[in-house]
Amino acid sequence: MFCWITPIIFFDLIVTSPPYADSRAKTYGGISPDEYVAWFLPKSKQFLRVLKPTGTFILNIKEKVVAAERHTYVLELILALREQGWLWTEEFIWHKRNCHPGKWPNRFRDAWERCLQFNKTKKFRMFQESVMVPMGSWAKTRLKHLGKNDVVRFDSQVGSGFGKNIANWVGRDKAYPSNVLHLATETDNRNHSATFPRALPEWFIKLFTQEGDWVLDPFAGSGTTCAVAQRLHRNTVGIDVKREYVELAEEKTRSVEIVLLDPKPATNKKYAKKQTRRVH
Amino acid sequence: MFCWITPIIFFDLIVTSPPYADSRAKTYGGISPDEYVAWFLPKSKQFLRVLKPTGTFILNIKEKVVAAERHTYVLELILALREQGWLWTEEFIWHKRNCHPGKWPNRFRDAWERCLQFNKTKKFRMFQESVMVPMGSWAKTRLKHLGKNDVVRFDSQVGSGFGKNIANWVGRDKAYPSNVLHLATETDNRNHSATFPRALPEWFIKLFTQEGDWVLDPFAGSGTTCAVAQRLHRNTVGIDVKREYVELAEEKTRSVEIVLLDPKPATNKKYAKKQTRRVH
DNA sequence: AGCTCTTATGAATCATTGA
DNA sequence: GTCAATGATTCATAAGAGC
Repeated sequence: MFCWITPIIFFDLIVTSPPYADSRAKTYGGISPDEYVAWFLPKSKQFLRVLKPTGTFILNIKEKVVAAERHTYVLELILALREQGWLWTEEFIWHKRNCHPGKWPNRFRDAWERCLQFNKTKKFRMFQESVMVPMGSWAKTRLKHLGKNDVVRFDSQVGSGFGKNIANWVGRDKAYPSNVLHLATETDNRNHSATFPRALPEWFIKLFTQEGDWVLDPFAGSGTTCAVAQRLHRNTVGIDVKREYVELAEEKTRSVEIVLLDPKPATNKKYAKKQTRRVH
Repeated sequence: MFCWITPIIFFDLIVTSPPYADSRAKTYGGISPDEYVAWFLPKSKQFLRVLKPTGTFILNIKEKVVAAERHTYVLELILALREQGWLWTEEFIWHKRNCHPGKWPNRFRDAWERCLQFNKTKKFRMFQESVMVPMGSWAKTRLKHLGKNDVVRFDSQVGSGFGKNIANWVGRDKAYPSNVLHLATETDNRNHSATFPRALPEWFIKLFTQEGDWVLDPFAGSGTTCAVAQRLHRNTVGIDVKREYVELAEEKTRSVEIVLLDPKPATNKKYAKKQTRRVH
């Protein structure tokens, strides 16, 4: 049931939601905010190694409030990752529509998280058509009623710019999204503490990979990313230090390779050799 | 018409949208991204001086793309402002629903900007009730004009998720805000290039000040902040280096004190003494 | 007045061209 | 070669016109 694997450079996408600082203390040991960057960098160094040159690394994270202030470890992590060789390509905003309720004297509900995009090179793969959203009805209506007037206008307004647009929109019912994602959190994560909606990894998997590509979630948790990737016909590898999560993930997935790291391994710095467990 | 003023510590709120790096080059000289922090810090040092201990400083800013990467000057600015003594209390997201169009091979449209909240102490003034009523005039307007088409349109936009909120607001007096603001940019047709929607400063003015309080916009531009503050019965001071903007702001406001700095002053580091122009 | 339809345009970004 | 200027791309909104 246990075997050795030697990772090679083959991942097209790494998408993960690592434990946030001081949160999930009981499961991950509770990394303090001040130590977070130092804790993360050795791991991201390995991500850099196993990611294809055209691949993408998506990091879902949000800084917590410490002493009434937003802590700066995420900012420092971004700067440190650039030092490590990553390109900070983009920052997507995940707007949580149904964020945690509550009221505080000098703070509102936190309704967003960062989805940081890092790349190895400027020429990374991206499949924008895969995540197009339905267009606003104004355009649909416009196109539906696109009669002689519009055609005439287009013909008469050569070079005006707007007529040209109409022409481009004909037969199109979808538009490209922006870098703000509106997704609701899910509550059906039974035992895993992090609420990671399926739609979030799904969006990035569709955007940055094709069928048959390889997707890695190095903080697999309950295996949401792996399950979603599998459903989208991508190959996946999930890693987690907690056996419970691996077993939880087994229920969700079939034939997914779940790597179980020894929580306190003597030689875990040797990434090429580690204790693994093959499921099924 | 010109006079000397000696600023004292009396501002309850500083809310501003400074020129972004490399933008508004023709009007502000186009600060390069690499120089931005050094350019900003002397100014924020004065903000720190003239802000009440219980006051708030709101900074609307967004980093630009340089060489296919997000530039890090905003991150560095946050860290530098903390070094200067500011508390980084919160980061609000301004979601621009009508962001600039365009399509690029490996990037989506940029639909959000940062509204960074800084304070001098943990005990700052905040009036949450003021923004709990229909979330500002933008929501009122939307609800007022909410016809059948709007409902259909918003419901049909899968990617936005905005329709649900709209529907929830109908018939409800109060909505609990989060730290994500949904505001559209305004086209003012004026000469000022930055589109700073009135609802943005309005929201923060309501949240952090009461009637009679003092509001400062050190990059006043066309004076939107001052005009809004005035309408809300707050005292305002606007500062800008461009005389045209001061004159533009005069049309918008009455009895607002607009400070016109010499564009290339010999002793502009002496903040306490500067050439000013009193309007009316 | 309320609804539909029309139109301009915005802190954008990238590839290309020209100095 | 490096840097600056130009063109192409494209969607949500407000304001205005028309019924």
